[in-house]
Amino acid sequence: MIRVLIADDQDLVRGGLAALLGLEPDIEVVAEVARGDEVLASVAACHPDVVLLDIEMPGLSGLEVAERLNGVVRVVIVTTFGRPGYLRRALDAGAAGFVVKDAPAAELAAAVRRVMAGERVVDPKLAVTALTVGASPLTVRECDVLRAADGGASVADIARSLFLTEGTVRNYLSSAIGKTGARNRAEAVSTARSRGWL
Amino acid sequence: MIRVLIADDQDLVRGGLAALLGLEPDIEVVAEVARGDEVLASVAACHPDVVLLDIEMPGLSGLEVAERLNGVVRVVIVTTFGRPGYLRRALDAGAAGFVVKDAPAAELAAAVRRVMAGERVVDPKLAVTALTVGASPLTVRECDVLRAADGGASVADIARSLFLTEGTVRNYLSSAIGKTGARNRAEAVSTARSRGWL
DNA sequence: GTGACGCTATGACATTCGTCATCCGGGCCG
DNA sequence: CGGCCCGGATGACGAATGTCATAGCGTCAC
Repeated sequence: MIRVLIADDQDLVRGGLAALLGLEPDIEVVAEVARGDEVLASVAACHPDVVLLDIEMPGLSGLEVAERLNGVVRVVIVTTFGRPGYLRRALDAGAAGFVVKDAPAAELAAAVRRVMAGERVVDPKLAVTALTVGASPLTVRECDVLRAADGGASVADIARSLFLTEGTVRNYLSSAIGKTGARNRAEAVSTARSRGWL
Repeated sequence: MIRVLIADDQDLVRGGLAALLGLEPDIEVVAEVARGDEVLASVAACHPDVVLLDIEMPGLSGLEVAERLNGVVRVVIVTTFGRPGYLRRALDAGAAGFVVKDAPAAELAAAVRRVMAGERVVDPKLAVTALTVGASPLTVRECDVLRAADGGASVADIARSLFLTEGTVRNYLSSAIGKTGARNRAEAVSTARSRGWL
């Protein structure tokens, strides 16, 4: 019996995944949590063999949780977005598996079993794009500024929220725009996000 | 036995919902489709009593499908985003139910049963915000321009893609910015989107 | 210990954006 | 029939944005 913990902030999805895995004779869902910052306690309490983590959760992101869980249990990232940067960061964080939510439903149980057997499970197509796109060229601050720029904040807003000078913010934006190959701020945010660099 | 069809583009989620409903003794999932434009044919072939529709799907959006299905079968919109505008448009399109994906898993089966019994099922909290936020003040063209502006397109880009003059695009953007209470293009896109006006 | 690089900052400049006034033509409603 | 609003357009103006050169400071690697 493989003991599985599921972390996903959407109740319906989480329940669905649990129901799906519950159909498998050799898999048992021993816990469900809705927030990233609840995972560690639940792992300590329930001793699962495999942990399924969504990336976008309140509290802690699945990637951050994966880092903290590195070595403790096997982690499979289950995410909506097959972004190359996410895959890279997941592997860096010690995740054993990476499954996108538009993969065939049967693949999830298969991934759990293979991870349990000590294998690494990664969508091969995604692995290729992750390699071709490459690692993020953005510095920490450039990321910060791009994140702050999302939603249409002005330079002044960003400067205030990061305690920087407006000129400095403009510089970071300019260099981020250059590195992403974009032609303006919004495009830079959009492409950086789509590659999982934020 | 209530016959249900599920339309959602993410395999895992769709499979999960199917597994979840499959656990109910009085519900039978008779078909699953991944694209909006496959729903109508599948409905004709399988004669479901209730259709669950995700909004964001390739082909046709769940809202468009709901319109075309109005009067044929009972429709429940199942979506990630509890946006007021989505709810409004869903009801306008004749949907009988509106469930957000972070609702408790038990609620889905309950919603299916109540819709089957002829009731309307709507998250009451969401209904309130839908009323307070009000209908979209944006004209069709303003919506088009905002959609085209998403992702960081320049005025020139938008003008080309919509076959308009740059000046006209600027005017629409300006009025959309005014109506959304935003301070620039990106903010306008962001708030319009979050209210389900796009 | 000396580059290389990242973080912060300044100032100047050209370009793009957002706003406003104004215009025309076509529906639609009272 | 006469407003009134929407789609479309022009031109002008000020404000915000993006670019570039330059510079000081800290840290890390070689």
